[in-house]
Amino acid sequence: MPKVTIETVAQKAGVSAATVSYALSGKKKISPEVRQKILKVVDELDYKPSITARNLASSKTWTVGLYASPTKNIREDYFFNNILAGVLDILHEKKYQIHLFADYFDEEKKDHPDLNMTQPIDGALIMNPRINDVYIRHIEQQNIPFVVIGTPGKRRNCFYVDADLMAGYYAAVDYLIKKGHKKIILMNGSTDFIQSKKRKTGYALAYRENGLNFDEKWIKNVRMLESDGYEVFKQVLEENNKFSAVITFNDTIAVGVLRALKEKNIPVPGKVAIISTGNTMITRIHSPSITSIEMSSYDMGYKAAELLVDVIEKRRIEPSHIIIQTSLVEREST
Amino acid sequence: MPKVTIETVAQKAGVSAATVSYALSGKKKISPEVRQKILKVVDELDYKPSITARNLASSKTWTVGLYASPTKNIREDYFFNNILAGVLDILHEKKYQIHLFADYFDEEKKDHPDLNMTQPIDGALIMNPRINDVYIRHIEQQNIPFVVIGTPGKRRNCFYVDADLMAGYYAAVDYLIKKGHKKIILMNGSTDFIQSKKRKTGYALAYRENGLNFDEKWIKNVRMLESDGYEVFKQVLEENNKFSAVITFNDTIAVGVLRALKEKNIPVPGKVAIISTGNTMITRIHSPSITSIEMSSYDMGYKAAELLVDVIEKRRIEPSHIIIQTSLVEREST
DNA sequence: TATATAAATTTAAGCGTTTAACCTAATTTG
DNA sequence: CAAATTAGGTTAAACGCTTAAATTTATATA
Repeated sequence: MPKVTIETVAQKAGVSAATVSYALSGKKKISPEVRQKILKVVDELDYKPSITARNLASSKTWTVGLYASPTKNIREDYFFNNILAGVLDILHEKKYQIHLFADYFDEEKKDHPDLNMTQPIDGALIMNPRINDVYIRHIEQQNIPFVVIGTPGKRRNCFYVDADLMAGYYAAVDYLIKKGHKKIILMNGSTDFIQSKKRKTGYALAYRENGLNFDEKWIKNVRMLESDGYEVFKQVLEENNKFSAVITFNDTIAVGVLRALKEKNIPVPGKVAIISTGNTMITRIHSPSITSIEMSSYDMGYKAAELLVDVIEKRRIEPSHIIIQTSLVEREST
Repeated sequence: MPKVTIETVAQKAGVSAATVSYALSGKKKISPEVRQKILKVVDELDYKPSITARNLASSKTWTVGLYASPTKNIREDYFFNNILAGVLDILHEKKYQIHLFADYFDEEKKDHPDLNMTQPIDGALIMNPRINDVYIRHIEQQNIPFVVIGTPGKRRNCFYVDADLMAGYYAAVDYLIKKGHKKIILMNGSTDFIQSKKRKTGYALAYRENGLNFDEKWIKNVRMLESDGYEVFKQVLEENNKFSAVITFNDTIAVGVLRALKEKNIPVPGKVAIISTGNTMITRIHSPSITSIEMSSYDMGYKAAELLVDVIEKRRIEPSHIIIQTSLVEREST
């Protein structure tokens, strides 16, 4: 059967294509009779406008690109789920679609992220833990509205939504120090994750403010999986240092650490206290349950997408940012 | 600055727009010199083709739509993550993009899912636990290649990838019965989830084959969250029936059930054994660890997307399906 | 050398909408 | 009642590519 286009509808309804377009979009007044007639024909022919043609003609896609890395690494982490849930909820409300770009990070050419921004999108949500200045400049060149979820390198003159990890880590470490812990292992993320720096800063600040020192050796950089946490922490245990607390940059790493501790029969929190980051279900059901830094990832996604829509629709022009507060949720592990 | 189109490039390179198009797509031979010249100009002008225009002209989008419900309900479940990870991996390999459609299910008009298939996509991946015949027919009318992830209602003459839940539940229940359990509570999903029927069938079959009967009252229909599992199971406990085992349709429900049991100081597996479905990390870290039905959701996503690409590219015409096997992973809870 | 063949490039017709500008007839307005 | 406004609709030019068919130029064939 032949394709039903706006022209088909127009002819059958005895009007011009423009009239059909206006009747459907409501951008111009069309008399009720004609409008009804058109709607009837649309229904009869089951006409569905070509969104591609519409996009081309109007240069508006009602689509937002989400650039993220929800690959295997993240299969064990609720972080992406929560961000995504927030993003979807607000975009649904604002009538926007979502195009997902999984950026398969190529270690080789980390300075040249090729964001496929020629895709039909009105704006982009950038969620890459490795965002740096080169990256941002690259995006800016595309001349498309964007909001960064996380920390946008050093130059902060762009839109972004970030969790106040520094404050979160300051609070967590301060809490541990006040409890008498002197040596706290920080299981941080990769060094090329921008967030890792902020976590470390909060950690260092808490030491300083409490008049104590820490050793760089106490800071480990690990990948995202439970097994990474386990392996690295086994090493830590073999170094046989006299630490009394651990803080991990996500919940699954904490699970790995706890597995290593259990293997050595080291009681938690008896001998070692532990705090994780994320406050996902895992922290509640683990035995012992895990004290965790809540960072409201759902809100981050929600706010970021909301901000992006504002930028797209030009309600916001000047670069601004939203900082999401963190909080410490105490459980059995401390 | 003015927009750089294919025409801009053509003029600066002293050739026609068609030549530029051919040089870039390689669909026709262009002499090396001309080609180099064009590539140089493309680079100088930083020309990025308009994908929208390309889509319209070629009526091919290299984009697949994923219709799913990754909303709040799923924030506690790794199922969607795993499916998505599988889908992304294979689509990346096959050079396809992904457009995500969160179908905010409207309880009112459940018979009229309005799949927004006018979006620029070459095919669709349908992942909705409530798929029925009306739904399928609706999709078929759109005349677009699609693959269902899950069970496509009664009429199975379409492409789909499904887990063999019936066999999985048969095996799990059989395993429990062989261990001496006579009364097993089935914490099943919503009655309007197609999968719920299959789970029940497997459950029923195991009873029958073992020459035993079960009571419909032992089957509960619950939502997806941990709290739903907890609430419903508290009711079950108050009914004070003498069951000795529970089987839950996902991992988080099992967590809720276990919380309710713990509150009443009922030992697991001492008094009550439990099997969950999903075999995600939760089942490993929970104490006691949970015996679970593995259903390879990553593979489901992967295979489904792979099949869809085959359908789109016409390597497959006749409706077919792929059944993913399940397996039982024993842990402490049984 | 004339002719058929092959190679490289151009022409031009789509693809299916939107929307500014224009037109016509009916309705207000002074 | 003539002039000005308005309401409702049409025309036609974009939007920026792709690609079949035509054309030109170079090469091989008899």
